[in-house]
Amino acid sequence: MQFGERVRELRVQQGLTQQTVADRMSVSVSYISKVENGKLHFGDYPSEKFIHKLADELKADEDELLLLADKVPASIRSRIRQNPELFRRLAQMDRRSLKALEKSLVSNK
Amino acid sequence: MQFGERVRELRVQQGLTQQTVADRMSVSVSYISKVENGKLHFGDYPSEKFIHKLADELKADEDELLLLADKVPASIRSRIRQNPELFRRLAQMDRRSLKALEKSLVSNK
DNA sequence: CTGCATGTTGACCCAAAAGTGCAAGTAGCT
DNA sequence: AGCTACTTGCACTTTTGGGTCAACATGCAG
Repeated sequence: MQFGERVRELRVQQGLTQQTVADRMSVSVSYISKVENGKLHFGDYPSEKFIHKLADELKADEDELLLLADKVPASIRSRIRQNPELFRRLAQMDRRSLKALEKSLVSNK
Repeated sequence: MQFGERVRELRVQQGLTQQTVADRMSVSVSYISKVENGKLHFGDYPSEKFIHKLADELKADEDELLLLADKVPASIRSRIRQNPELFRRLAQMDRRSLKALEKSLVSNK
């Protein structure tokens, strides 16, 4: 799932038009359109500030959107800072091990 | 330990002057000074590109410096992208659980 | 005490990123 | 045909990041 797709999905789910969202966020419609279509002038995603406001407006999970936009949410960043060794280790693990770890965490939630 | 402190420490350990480092990196001395003192006009830390070069020049561990500068090293970022759910979950765990997890990972490395 | 080496700071500058806004177009509906 | 929602190119403005420069402190060797 791409960032823009998800944004559109959220917007449509709430029966909102681009115009409405644009107005509420006080940005231009064309910008919203470009965001949803991933056609920003440069860079693939809007700024974190924008995403923050957008998540608010669409009652969406900000971290989910940040992750889709390939940005690291503050919640995760602060964990990394507190525990760098753990995360460096995770970074070195292969995908299968990570998947396995995810499973084990989900089970004993 | 703060980013700037660590940079100074590394520089002094190698008997280098700010001027030397500045020259080698082809930036101005004043910039190096500000970096070490955390007095950048804006933002608290230099760019990732700068940190990369700096780590190189000071023969330091780039990821260590990145983490001190509250940035997420590419190695970790790419893992997050591949596995966002895992990392969201980790972000929600408390410190004790994370410590425990780290221990378990170290043991069955 | 002077003069050089080193480091610090504020004011300023420039380029790139982020977003604006129009105009002209597409597509579906009634 | 005409309305509504959306798309897209383009030129423009604003903001922010990353840096320089010049002037100032400070320590210390001769």
